[in-house]
Amino acid sequence: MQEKNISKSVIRRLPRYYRFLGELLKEGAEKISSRELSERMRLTASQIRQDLNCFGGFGQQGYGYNVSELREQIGAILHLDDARTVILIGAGNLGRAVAVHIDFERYGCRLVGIFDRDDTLTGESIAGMRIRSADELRAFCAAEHPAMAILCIPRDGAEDVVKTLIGGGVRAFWNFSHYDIHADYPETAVENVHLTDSLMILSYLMEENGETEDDTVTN
Amino acid sequence: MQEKNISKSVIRRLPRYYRFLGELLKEGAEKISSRELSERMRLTASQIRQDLNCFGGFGQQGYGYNVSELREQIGAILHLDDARTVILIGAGNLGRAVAVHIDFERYGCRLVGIFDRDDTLTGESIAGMRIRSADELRAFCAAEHPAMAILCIPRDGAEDVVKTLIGGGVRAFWNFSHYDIHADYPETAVENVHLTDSLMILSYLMEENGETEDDTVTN
DNA sequence: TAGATTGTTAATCGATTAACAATC
DNA sequence: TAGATTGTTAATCGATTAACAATC
Repeated sequence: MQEKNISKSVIRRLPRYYRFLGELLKEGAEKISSRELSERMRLTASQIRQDLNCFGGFGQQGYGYNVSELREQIGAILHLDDARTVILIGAGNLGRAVAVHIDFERYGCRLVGIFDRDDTLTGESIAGMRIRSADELRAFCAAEHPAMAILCIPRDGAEDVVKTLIGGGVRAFWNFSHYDIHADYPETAVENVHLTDSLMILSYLMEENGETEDDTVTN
Repeated sequence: MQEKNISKSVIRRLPRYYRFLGELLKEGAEKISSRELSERMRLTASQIRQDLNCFGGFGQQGYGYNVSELREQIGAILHLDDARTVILIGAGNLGRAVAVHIDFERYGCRLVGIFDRDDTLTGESIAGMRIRSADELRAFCAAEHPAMAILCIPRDGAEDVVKTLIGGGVRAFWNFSHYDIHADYPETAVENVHLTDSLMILSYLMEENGETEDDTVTN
């Protein structure tokens, strides 16, 4: 389906389109023009038309875009209808929250295994799935061929785990660890979610934004 | 300290510099050149020098950069030495994980309150802090003037909560909800952390990366 | 048909990279 | 001093915006 090579900037906006179209659908909207959508999303109509046209003509001149159809198209581009197998590495606070909080099915994923190196957790259950020992990881990969791994582990263990998993055929990492997975393996897809980086950016922004204002002193 | 207006792209890279410099420091490195750092971080030496020079000359010609000093400077730019008061809204899985998992002190923040609209949780404790009823929120803001709020709540409640909090003087949002906080309030800093957007991007990338490869069929 | 809105090309803007003079 | 590496200007590249012809 995809044409030529789409820029990363465009890809990064697709989920947001998908989200807004979902909201419009809920509200019962049948069609939307690039101008209307641009006002909602706070970007230019030009950009929307450019972005969507990377993948083909989803709109109709004089009419706009069919909300439901466009949403489905974007969903297909994002492969949200697949059923990739996913494993979670690390059953600490963050790992648990991700396992319970994320509705994987909606994003083309299926959680099939949870691992932790702390063996006192082995056998415990999260989201109805028992935690396995990290020792089982290699055998599990050989047997089940999980496509994606979610890393919710400390920085130190991450490098080795990544090596093991790539050896085991994992080709995508959703990485919450502080270790930056290098693109050493060109066939491997990586999304780094560095929560603390995000917090630091906010820390910067909140101090810089206020600088024109005479901040009322709280006393 | 800051000069002119720094581009968003530069700001977004600062936490990563900070992180890598921390690692170098741990390894005992005293100095680093832009070239060495560029190899580690997988970006160009030019970009590093450009980025750092937005804030002044931290380096020394013929020598490089002092690791410890540079790290501290970036920390200062990011205001990591402040002690802003932070409240958490939403004590579900994600809220709990954030409260427990993030070491706020390291990022210039101090968690001072946790709120949830589910009153059956009121009184329960997370990270040694009791959960308060959402009804107390307005009064708490008036009394304590929290500077930042972390939103770990469903999309539906988010808009109202944001209004209340801005009314209560909150000027920064770390937003994990699916609601996009609009920049309606120019003085308000926002970092949206849309985890599912990130998962969708990964979903796209993993399918597009492999397209040159004859994927072995698992049977 | 006339009006609206897309698809697409061209113009602008901003960010990254390259180059080199300044200087430790 | 000679070598190394920064700070900074200029060149390139890519992404965004504007404009408009195509067309529903």
